[in-house]
Amino acid sequence: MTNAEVAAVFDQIADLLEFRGENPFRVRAYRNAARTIRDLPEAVAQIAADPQRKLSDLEGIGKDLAEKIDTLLGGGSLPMLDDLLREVPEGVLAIMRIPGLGPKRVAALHKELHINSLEDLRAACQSHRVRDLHGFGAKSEQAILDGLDFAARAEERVLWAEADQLVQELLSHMRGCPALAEIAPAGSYRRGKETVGDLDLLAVAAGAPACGSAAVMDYLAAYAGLAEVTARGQTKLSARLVGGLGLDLRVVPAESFGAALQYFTGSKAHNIVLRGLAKDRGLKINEYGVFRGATRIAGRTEEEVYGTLDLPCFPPELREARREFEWAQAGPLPRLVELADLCGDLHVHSTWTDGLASIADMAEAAKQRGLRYLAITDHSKRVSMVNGLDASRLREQWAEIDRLNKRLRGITVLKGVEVDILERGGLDLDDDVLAEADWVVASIHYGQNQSREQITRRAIGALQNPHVSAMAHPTGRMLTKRKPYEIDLDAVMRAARQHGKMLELNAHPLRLDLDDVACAAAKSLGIPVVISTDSHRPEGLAAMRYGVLQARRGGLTKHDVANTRTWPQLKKLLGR
DNA sequence: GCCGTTTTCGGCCCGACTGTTTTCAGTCG
Repeated sequence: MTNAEVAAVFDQIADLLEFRGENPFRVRAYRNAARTIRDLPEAVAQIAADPQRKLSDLEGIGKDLAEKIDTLLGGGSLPMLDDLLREVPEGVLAIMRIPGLGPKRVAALHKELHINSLEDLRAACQSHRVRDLHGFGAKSEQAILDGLDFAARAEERVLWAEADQLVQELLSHMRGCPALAEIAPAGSYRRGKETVGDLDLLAVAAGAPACGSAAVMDYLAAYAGLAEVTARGQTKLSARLVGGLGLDLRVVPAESFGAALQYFTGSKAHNIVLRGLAKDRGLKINEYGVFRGATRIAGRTEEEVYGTLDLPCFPPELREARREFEWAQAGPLPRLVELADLCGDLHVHSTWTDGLASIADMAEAAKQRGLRYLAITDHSKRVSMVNGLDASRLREQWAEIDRLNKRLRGITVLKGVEVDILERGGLDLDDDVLAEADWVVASIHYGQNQSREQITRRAIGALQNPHVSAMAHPTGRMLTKRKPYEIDLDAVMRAARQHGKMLELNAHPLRLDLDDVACAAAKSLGIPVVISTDSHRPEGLAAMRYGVLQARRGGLTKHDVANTRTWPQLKKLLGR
């Protein structure tokens, strides 16, 4: 059983317990455990199998949950989960995902009106049976119907790159507001999560607080990209953008801006830890500041807020309550990799296969971006749809690269290839031609539906080849579109370490695999990560920033990312 | 359900907004 599967069981238990109205802290314990296991840099099964180690040493895992993990790993079922599933009708969990319906109200709907599914709920609202329930009314009924429609149509998150576009447009609109003194995005967008579920904006109004904040909200409400305002109070406005994405705006006093930014950036888990630490010191942190008794002692900036607890101002990408507090305690935080640290791009395509620009144009664009080397890695022949290269065409391409390098200044084009890992195992090109390449990435495009064993064996086989430099997009996922293929990434990483190979973090906004957790795992194993754009046109090179953001979330420093080195240094790292 | 040199019991982050309430519960982030 994989970490994700164990975590999913605990999350499901948390949902079910919540519906039953159990102690909320017990519910949280299951959610924390799910998060811990999902974020683990190695397989939980490996820890369980190691007699030297104990599952209960993991954060948030005690005796009870350790036993449950053992049961799950042993292939057993959890009697507790079976009981819960028997007791809680299938379908009520879906109801709890409708905005405004939590465990209490869903339980009331279930108990009083025998509502067990989204269909039941719609019918009950339409026949006005819901409004007669205690605690419900006509407005609740309508809100539920709206929520049902919305749940059917949306629910999905948007890519960080798309969110970035929306945020930039919103900020540019808001900067025209005369009543605005300051504005900043917060939430998962600011933390750089690969997908974003809603947008959070934080503002300070100029002038008198009360009328200022009303003016700021009015200005946002007039934004053309806004579909509807769903809630509005003195300091907070909630809305939905035309595309369906939710948006929250909070207006705070200037002296609270840092505290509010810290608070609304989250993550929730990070904030819970932070407030716990504050409490230990007799302090209270809320979105208005840090308080000792009734006295505010910090709040203008985030540095100030963290400073009251002798903590560094964590980069937002690290605020997930994983290792950051531990790191801060041990000394200075790692200096995370930055876009400017990157010296080269090691996965791009050209018109030789499915790229849209010549090698020369790609090289020029890379140079403009300040890169010093660029590996052309067109597809191998198995990818026939895009006219993938056989050995002879590949050598022709490399001859062109040799000629090009003679006249290029300031950038070196590397002779590379993206060789396919074949369905039956083995690589799509022979060793003799691979041996002539500067840089070889191996990747899986076909046979993605194979079993975990098959795919993992193929990947490990590729990493055993002496000419392969790195494995590209190691999970094959397409965010919001396609699940990763079944691959034992732990086994792949162990193989990469054993054979001295690198792993790619594909910077394309749809891919971004390795994900942050996998990046952290690679780091802990000492496997160099290569951030590459996989771009098919000059503008695609701009995707590097998305990859850097993901790497930062994984805690990677310049040292952990191979292509922050010069090409000669990188070659040395490869043992060539 | 977890956790702990102030604790093995009694804590576990904190406030805004809504709707249905006559003072607050539920939900959300």
